[in-house]
Amino acid sequence: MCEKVIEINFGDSLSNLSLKASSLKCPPPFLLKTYELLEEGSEVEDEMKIVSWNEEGNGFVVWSPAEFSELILPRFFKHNNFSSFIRQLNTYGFKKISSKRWEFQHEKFQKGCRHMLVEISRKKCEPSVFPSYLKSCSEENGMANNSSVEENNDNNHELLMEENKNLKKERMELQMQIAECKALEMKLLECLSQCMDRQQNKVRRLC
Amino acid sequence: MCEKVIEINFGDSLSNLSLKASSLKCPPPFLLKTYELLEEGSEVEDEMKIVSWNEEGNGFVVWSPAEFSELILPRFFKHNNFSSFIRQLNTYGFKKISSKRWEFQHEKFQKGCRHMLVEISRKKCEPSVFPSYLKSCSEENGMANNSSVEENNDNNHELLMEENKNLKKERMELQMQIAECKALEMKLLECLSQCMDRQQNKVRRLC
DNA sequence: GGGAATATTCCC
DNA sequence: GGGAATATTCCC
Repeated sequence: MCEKVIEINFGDSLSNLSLKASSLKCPPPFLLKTYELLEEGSEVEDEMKIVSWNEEGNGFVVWSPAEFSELILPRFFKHNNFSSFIRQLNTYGFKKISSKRWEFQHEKFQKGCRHMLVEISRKKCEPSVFPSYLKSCSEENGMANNSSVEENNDNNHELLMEENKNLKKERMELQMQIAECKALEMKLLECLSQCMDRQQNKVRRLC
Repeated sequence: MCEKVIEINFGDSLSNLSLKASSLKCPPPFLLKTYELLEEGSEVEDEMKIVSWNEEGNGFVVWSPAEFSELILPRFFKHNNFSSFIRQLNTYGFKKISSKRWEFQHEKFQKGCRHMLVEISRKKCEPSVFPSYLKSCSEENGMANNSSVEENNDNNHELLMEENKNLKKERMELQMQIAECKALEMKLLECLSQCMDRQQNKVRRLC
């Protein structure tokens, strides 16, 4: 469906930067399929509508989740679960904007704007949340997670460099810890093995 | 389909150790489905066989990849691609054991041994402690030096953020590894302690 | 064969 | 709504 990404060297890093992740790439399959099922679904007469763009064209509505799941989803995706569809919407940053109906919105997902789809990307799972037993570790580095607002780039740049340096140091320390752990593991296994051997021998001798 | 894992405390860390990730769990869907399609496929007469256990029952053969992809795969999985099936086999550690036919084997995947499936698990991409770390460290240091030329601040900022994100992810993974190491250490210590207790008791009894 | 991105499922 | 495991795809 999509063509390969074409590499173009503009000999101009600014152009390259602004084109990054935009017009040369095709949108993720999920977004394209959702856009296409809306194009198709919006053509139906009102009474029969299962899914369509909303009035403003800046979002869409699933009018009948049951029919949507049974009839539409399997034609576009490899499943017929409404919840899996919702999970994907959330992954791509869509918001449910009504409590009364299944209406979703994303800034870059609008009627007639297929070209904007490439600007939408999956939310990546940031390692900010640690399991409880690691919490004390993560709290030491508490500053790190607050920086997501990023109002000031210059200032941020220095902070970032500092943080990266610290992270690398930390990485080295953690790697050392792991190496020590592994070494201890080996020793313990050796001990255990010896202990079991001795046990056998003593029993034999004493018998 | 599968019931929840039942936690059983054997009060004996040796048993616990040997039971690790085994009989209480249900097998991953992929393994169960593959096993089932083989049960079904092996009943067919020889001439018509598309897929079946091999003669020894310690592996299986896809006799006709084309028919297998078209007729069997979509009944058990959400696709009809032979290569996706192969990718899963590799993920679970199966080996292709013949260059003449599509024959695959896994130690714990045998005819009549459905109960052994739970012993098979997905290969996890665990970076082995020493060599890979040293390698990645040196590589990243190299990159850092190059980027210090700083031709483009914006670009650099993005690279830094990217690196920062990756470092945090790496940190979390390392912390997880350490947590696992510590847990194993505890188990081993417990084992050792029990083993030594038993040794003492037996000696005493025999004296 | 396997790394990595995306999709689907399961579960909190 | 989102974390995380498993499945599927894509690419080297």
